[in-house]
Amino acid sequence: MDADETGLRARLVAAGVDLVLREGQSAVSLREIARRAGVSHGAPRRYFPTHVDLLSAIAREGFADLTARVEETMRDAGSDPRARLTALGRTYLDFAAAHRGMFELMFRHDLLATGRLRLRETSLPLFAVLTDLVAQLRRPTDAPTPVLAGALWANLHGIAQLWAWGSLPLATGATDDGDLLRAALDAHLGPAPERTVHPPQTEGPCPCCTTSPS
Amino acid sequence: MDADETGLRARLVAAGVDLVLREGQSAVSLREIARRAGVSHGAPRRYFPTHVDLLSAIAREGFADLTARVEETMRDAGSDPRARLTALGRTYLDFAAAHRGMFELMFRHDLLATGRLRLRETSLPLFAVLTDLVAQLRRPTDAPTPVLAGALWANLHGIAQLWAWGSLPLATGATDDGDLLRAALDAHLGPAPERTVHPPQTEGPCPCCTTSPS
DNA sequence: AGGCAGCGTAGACGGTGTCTACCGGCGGTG
DNA sequence: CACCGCCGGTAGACACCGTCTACGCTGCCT
Repeated sequence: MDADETGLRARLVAAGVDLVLREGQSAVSLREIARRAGVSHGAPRRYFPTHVDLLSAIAREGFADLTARVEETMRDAGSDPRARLTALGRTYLDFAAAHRGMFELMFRHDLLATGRLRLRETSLPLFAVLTDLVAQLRRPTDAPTPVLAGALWANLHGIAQLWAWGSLPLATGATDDGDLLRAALDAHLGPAPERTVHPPQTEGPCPCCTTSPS
Repeated sequence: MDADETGLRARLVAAGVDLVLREGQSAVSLREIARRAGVSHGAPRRYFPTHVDLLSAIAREGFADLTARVEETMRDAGSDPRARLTALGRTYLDFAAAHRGMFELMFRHDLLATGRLRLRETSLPLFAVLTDLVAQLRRPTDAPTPVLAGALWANLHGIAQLWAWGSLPLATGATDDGDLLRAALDAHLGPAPERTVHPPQTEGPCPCCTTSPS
């Protein structure tokens, strides 16, 4: 009756999510996940024929988590598309920085290559949110919306990765990724209207550390 | 002088480079490299105390290769900074697409974290080339040069990764990364002079475009 | 009651990174 | 010349990994 009592499949994924969040990508071995889930090392095979299948399931959970955070951010953000887009970018960067291991896992090319991530169902909805906002802000001389949105996403993604990995701080000497986020948005969508002085997102304790997937 | 006759250390790195280029990241195991170099599995330890050290040396070779390609591109490109920057971006994207395994290795965060990549010596020169061009093209209202260059690099990097990984083609429906590259450069540096011919947006008429000369 | 299918256990196999003992030349020194 | 130590590579052991296979247990259905 407890959440722990649900099927082994869900328990394995939950253990994997917990592991990758806490220990990073290298810790997510099949046997360690099985150990944490309290089963023998052969048990996962019943549900995930291969290690990659289990990793893909974990990564999908990561996409779901990120999507949920973005949607929550979208609820709290106002109605101004530009402010909403800024909030979206902030959420993306924060997610990558706070959950490096998961972020890395989500974009492992060997996982993406197998198609088991089902990107159409996981990351496309997220991209649709961004595309929608971009469409509202697009100026006539800009590139077509899909290209503009794609380029902006790539910019966000690149900042997230290069910053979290430490390359951008080293190269630019910056100490805050906010400058880069602002620069990216200004570049792709034109300078922000001056009126909104978005305060630094006041962060309470990170609510993510209590992961209890339903 | 002969490459094959030099020390084992260089042979190991060469074998690793060859392996990661040909078979991808997962093939670059210590033992396989030793096998290809014709030595026992314990031999590498003499020069690389740890697997990560050897991988870092291989990745450094990748940075050197990329840098060399960029410099060659810079020699062949004309004197127009914008054209040179476009060529740089093209080289970056082509490198990532052609050498996915190496590109992935070069930006593995567990390698970057150890500091053994010596980014200061490997990737900073590359970034300096970009920064230099950006400085020439920067408009007064743009972000400071380091931030602008960093944001542009991140954009390039994101396009390279998300495109080569297949996410961007899926999300945008595009079949050519050139559109994204152009969009990124236009966004960060303003529209390219006189060569800006964007195909009209598919949806809806755009009255302001009716006056443009053919 | 008997059979059976679903689930998890347990062991084996080959592969991996790391550690350690060993060993064959080689040069320097008595 | 004999010796010794060091350098560079070998080879085996260890623990861990992913995968495969044979084996039990348990509970449901006929």
